[in-house]
Amino acid sequence: MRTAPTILHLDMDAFFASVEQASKPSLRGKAVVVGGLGPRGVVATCSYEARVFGVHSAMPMGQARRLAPNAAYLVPRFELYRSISEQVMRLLRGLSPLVEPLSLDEAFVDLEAGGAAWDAASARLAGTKLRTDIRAVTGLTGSVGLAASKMLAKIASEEAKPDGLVLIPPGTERAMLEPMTVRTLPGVGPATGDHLRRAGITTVGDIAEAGEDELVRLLGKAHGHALYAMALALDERPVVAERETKSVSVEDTYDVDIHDRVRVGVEVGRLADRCVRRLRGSGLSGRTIVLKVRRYDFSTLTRSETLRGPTDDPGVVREAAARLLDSVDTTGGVRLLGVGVSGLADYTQEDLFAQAAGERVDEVAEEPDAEPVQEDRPAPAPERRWPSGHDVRHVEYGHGWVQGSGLGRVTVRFETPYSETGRVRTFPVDDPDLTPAEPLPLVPAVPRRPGEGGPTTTEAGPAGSARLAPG
DNA sequence: TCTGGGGTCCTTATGCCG
DNA sequence: TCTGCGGCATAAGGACCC
Repeated sequence: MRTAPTILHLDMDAFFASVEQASKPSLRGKAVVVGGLGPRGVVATCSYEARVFGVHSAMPMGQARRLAPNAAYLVPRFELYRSISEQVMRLLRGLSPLVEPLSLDEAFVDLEAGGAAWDAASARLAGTKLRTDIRAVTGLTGSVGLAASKMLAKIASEEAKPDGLVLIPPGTERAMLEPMTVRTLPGVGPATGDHLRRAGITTVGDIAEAGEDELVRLLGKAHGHALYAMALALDERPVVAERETKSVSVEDTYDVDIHDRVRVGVEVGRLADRCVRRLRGSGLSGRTIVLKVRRYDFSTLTRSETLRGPTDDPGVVREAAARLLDSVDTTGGVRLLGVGVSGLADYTQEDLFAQAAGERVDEVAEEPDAEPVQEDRPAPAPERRWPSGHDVRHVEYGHGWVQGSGLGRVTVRFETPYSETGRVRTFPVDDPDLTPAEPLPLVPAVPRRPGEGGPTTTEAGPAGSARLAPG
C-alpha cells in the first residue's frame, strides 16, 4: 500500500437536489426531494433540508411525502446532471489521467499518478483547490476524502460531508476504523450487517479480532477475505480509468400490476427493443439474453438464455425474451419487467453471416423513449407535456420552470439560476405562448468583465470559494 | 400509495469434457 | 472400460452500490 494519502475521493453533496436548488433560486434553503413521482416512485436524492425530516434516498415517495409534505418534489433531469457531471470530471482529469468515475456524482482520482500530489501537504492543497474550482465552474459543493487507499478515501469523504475535506494521515487508519460500525465498510449492506451482528460482530475492530478464518466461515471465501483485509485497512485496489461495460439492461416498474398475459408479452417486446437500441448505441452486441420479472408480491426471478454468438438484432432478442417469458408463471400479476443482454462483444455473429449471405438484419422499431403503456387513457395526461421541475419559456415572462400541472392548467415559476426568487403564474396547458426550454447553465457561461451589466452575482459564483477553509 | 433503474460481483448447482 | 476429479460454461439467485 502506498504511504502517502494521495488517493482522492470526490462526492458531490446531495447532487441532484443541489443542482435543482442552484437552478431554481426559490428552492434554495428549502427541502427538495428528487425522484419518481408515480405511485411507485422512490427518492433518488434529497437536500439536507429534507433529511432533517427523516427523508433519505431509496425511500418510497409516499413515505417521504408523509414526512415532508411541504417539500418540493421534482423528477430527475439526467441530461442536465450528466452535463454538470462532465464539467466536474473534466476538472478531475486536470489533476490526473487516472480518474475512475463511480457514478454521476462520485469519482476516485490517483493524485500521485498525475503528479498532482506526493505527500499529505500537497494532497490537501490539491483537494482544496479542486473544491474551489468545482464551486467556481458549477456553483456546487463537493466533499473530498484523501487517504492512502480507495476504501479510506471514500470513508474520509463520507466524514467530510457536507462541503468539507478530510485527510486520513497514514498510520492512523486502524485506530480510526476500530470503533466504526461494520456498515462503514464497502460491501457490508443490510444482509451482511445482520449476519455479522448475529455472530456478535458489530464494529470494524470486532472483525479484525474475529480473524480471517472466522470471517471466511461466516461470509464465504471472496467476501470473507476481502472484508478482513478492509478491517485491517489493507486495500490495494488501483484506480482504474476505463472499465468495460459487462451488461446492458432496461426495466420498467408499472404503476399498476399487469395481469393480462398478452400485455406482458407486448411489454417484454418493447423492453427488448429499448435494450437493443441502447446496446447498438454503444456499438455493442451480446450473447446472453436475460428476462427479469418482479411479481405482485415483490418476489423477483430471472431467466436467461445464451445464444451461439453475440447479437444486436432486435428480432433475435425479442424472440429470446419471449421464449424466456414462456417459462414464467405470471398469475397474480407482475409489477416489473426487464430485459438485459450480457456476455458483450463489439462485433456480432450476424455481421459475419450477413456479410457472407448479403442479407440485412431488421431494424429496431422506431419508438424513441416510449413510455410503458399504463392503461388505456382517453387523453394524454398533461404531466407528459409539463413534467414537474422542467424548464419552460414564455413569450412574455421569459424563462421559468414547471411547478405543477393538472386539471388543464400548468403553474410556472419565472426565475433563472442567476435571478432572485421569481413570481408564479398559471396558464392553460395548451397556451401557445408557453414552450419547453433547455436548462440554463448553473453559472453564467461567459464570465462577465468588471463594469459590465447583467444579472447580479449570486452565491453560485466563484465568490463562494472564499468560504473554503484551508483544512 | 411500500419498496426505481442501472449496474457489479459472488455463490451455488448442474452438466459436460477429458 | 470404469470411476474420480478438475476445470469450464451456464443458469439462477442474492447482496450491494449509487
